[in-house]
Amino acid sequence: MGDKASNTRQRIMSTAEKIILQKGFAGTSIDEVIQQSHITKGGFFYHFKGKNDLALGLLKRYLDADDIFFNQLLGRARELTEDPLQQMLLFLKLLAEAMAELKVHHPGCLVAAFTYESQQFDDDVIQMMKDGTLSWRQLFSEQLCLVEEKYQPRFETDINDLADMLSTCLEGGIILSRILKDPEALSKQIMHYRNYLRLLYGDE
Amino acid sequence: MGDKASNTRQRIMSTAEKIILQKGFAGTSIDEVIQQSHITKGGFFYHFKGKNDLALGLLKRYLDADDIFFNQLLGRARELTEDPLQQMLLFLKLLAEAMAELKVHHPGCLVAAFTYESQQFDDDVIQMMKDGTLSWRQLFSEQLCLVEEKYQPRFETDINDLADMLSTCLEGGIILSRILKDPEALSKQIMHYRNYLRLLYGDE
DNA sequence: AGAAAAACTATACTCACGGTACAGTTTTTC
DNA sequence: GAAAAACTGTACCGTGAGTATAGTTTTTCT
Repeated sequence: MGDKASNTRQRIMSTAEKIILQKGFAGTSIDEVIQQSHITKGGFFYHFKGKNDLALGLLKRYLDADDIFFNQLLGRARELTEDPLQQMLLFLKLLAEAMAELKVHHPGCLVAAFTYESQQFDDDVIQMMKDGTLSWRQLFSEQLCLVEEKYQPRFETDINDLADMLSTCLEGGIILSRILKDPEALSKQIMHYRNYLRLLYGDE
Repeated sequence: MGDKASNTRQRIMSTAEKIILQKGFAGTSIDEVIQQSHITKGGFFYHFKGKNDLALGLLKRYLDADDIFFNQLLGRARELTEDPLQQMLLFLKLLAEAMAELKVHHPGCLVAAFTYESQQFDDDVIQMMKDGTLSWRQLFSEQLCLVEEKYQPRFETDINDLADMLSTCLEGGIILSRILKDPEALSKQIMHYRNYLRLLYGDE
């Protein structure tokens, strides 16, 4: 695929994602997407087999970008300190700051959006949502394992559940942030998760 | 409105809610709702002015039921112990247990479902979502205030944000639970929130 | 420069859905 | 037993999603 095609494809996806996060997947018409993408219907179907294929493409792109984003922040945190707990706390701080910088509320998570419309999608989309969520768990879990090698938690906890709690706070925080129209709500929730880890592993 | 009319209205709403939580609001057709409700189109429009009116009715019913549910659990917790912190912890335990009893995953939250389709709705629906969320905050916040009268938190925290964190864990936990197809995920997240409160206010 | 492949445009068609209208029928209520 | 409430049945309309396909422009490669 050449540069032009790739650009067009990206443009379509960006437009679609924006609309879908506001109107839902079923509520988003292809007509609207192509109008705002300055492309014709034929052009759209040249790039995507149909709506489900678009969903698959969007999800893949979203998960890849998210993966890069999280890894960047975690990488930065690891550069700045040696201690695994401090790394995790710093990562969460960076994450909260990044979320706070969005002056409007967070645009929304595609995975969450699709969850409440799950019957609209083929199995491959559903599977990709699950895999994506598990890869977040994996990423956070690894860091928490390093923490537990050094620090004793005050409660016995399953590391996976604790890792999942960050995803939970993100998904829940985004929703809260949107409902209340409060851009800060999300980062505040992340900071609460951070506090929890501090209390759980800290020696204060 | 007589008994029969009320029954029919409830039946329509129950059917609609079930479908909407699986397919989204825009993805749910009135035709499908009326078929599964064993009613005709005329009958549907006798009860609801249109789709937005249905959304409004569903949301009101959902929020009312939720309010009763939370208040019942909190009431039970208050009967069983005097201490505000213990009451809150017990409430969360009861809540987690109630969520665990759903052997299939949680059916989903209408507020969250509508959040990712917010542009489909009139302002009155959006407002009701916000009011509902704020009433959850109010309920949890009140109890946390009682806790703070007696216990000193280890971190300075805004009570409202901490109250919101329960909503966050619920919304996020439901999503997680659905994606992973793990009915236990939600109650585990609630228990983590509970642990956070224990560490924050506890004297261990 | 020119052929082949890629990246589109233009158009037309079908069908489902939301919503309306309304006349007739059953059921409840008083 | 009359009036009001709670429907059924049917027919209709405009919109738009999704599909298909033939034709045209642009890029790529040699």
